[in-house]
Amino acid sequence: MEKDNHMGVKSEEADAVSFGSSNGYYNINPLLLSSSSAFDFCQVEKSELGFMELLGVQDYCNSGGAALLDLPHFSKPTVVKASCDGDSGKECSEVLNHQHQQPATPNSSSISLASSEAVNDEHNKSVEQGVHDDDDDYQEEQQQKKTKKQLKVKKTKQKRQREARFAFMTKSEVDHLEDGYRWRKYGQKAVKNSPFPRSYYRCTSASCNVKKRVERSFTDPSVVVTTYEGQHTHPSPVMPRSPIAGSLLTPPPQGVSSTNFASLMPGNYLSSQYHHHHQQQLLANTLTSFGFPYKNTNNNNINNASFSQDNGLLQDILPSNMLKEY
DNA sequence: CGAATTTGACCCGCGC
DNA sequence: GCGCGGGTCAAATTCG
Repeated sequence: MEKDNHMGVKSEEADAVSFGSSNGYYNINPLLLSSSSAFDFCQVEKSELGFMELLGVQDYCNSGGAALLDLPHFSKPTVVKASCDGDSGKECSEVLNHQHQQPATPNSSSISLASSEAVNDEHNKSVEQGVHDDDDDYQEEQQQKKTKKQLKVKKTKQKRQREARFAFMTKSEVDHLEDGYRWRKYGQKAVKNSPFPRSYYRCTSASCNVKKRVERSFTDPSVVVTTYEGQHTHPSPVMPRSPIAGSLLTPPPQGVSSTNFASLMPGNYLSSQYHHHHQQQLLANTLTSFGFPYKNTNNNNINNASFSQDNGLLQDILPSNMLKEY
């Protein structure tokens, strides 16, 4: 199956990167939102960026919003949502500043939350008990398995506790969107009140503990919610299908398409070359409104000066050319 | 044949 | 304590 550039994605993942022009990539600026920090429909600000139109800002959860982007080239509007998990979601900027330093325990009501992260003590107990309990061979085996599992879980949770999340809503027919990284699916769960399952992915890179969850909105089945957790510790191993796509067809520096999240997702090392000053300003405003620290490449430190130092999640969301000089 | 996915089981926290 | 929902594991299976 080939690309269906004008009709959006078809079905397979292969098409995930074909949502757009002949080169397959349109990076959608998910951040062309009004500078409002409250994400209500009433605060929609329409804006056009030539290739797309911001349709609206969608309330997503307390700590985030979504931009509805209409891509004229596509049969479907594309929704991109940028949000962050935060303590309460009330003060996004505050949350993100925390996140920046030490990502707060996520608490995103819409995307689910990392609710079981600070449970290491309990895990330790369980592990110890599990090790010493049984005489039966089978049970021993099972306990050993459990022990191993719990140890892993413990490790996982120790790390997870510090990892921030970043979620996007994307209008796509494809669930698992190509983002430049390689992922291994490690689980799938049915979502309550939703006919669509949630899939769990982990970055395949050995030392990288980034995870992502992908689920389809039951209220709008065309919307895919992708939640990233953690940050990549390595460059993207998978370049866009078209090497030039990311650079030539990605208008906004903050852009990401429904099919190419690379420049938005945490740990992104891909870069796009497109840069417009006003867009940067928009981005800055938007990021700021989201509470994202943003450092302009034109030496405009719009927000957090530590942005360039720290590897906060949002830092990675921006293309590298937004973080460095070009 | 190795890598990736599927899927049932398991664990945990939380609410009742 | 129990049930539920979210998250993870890992054996089995499928895929390339």
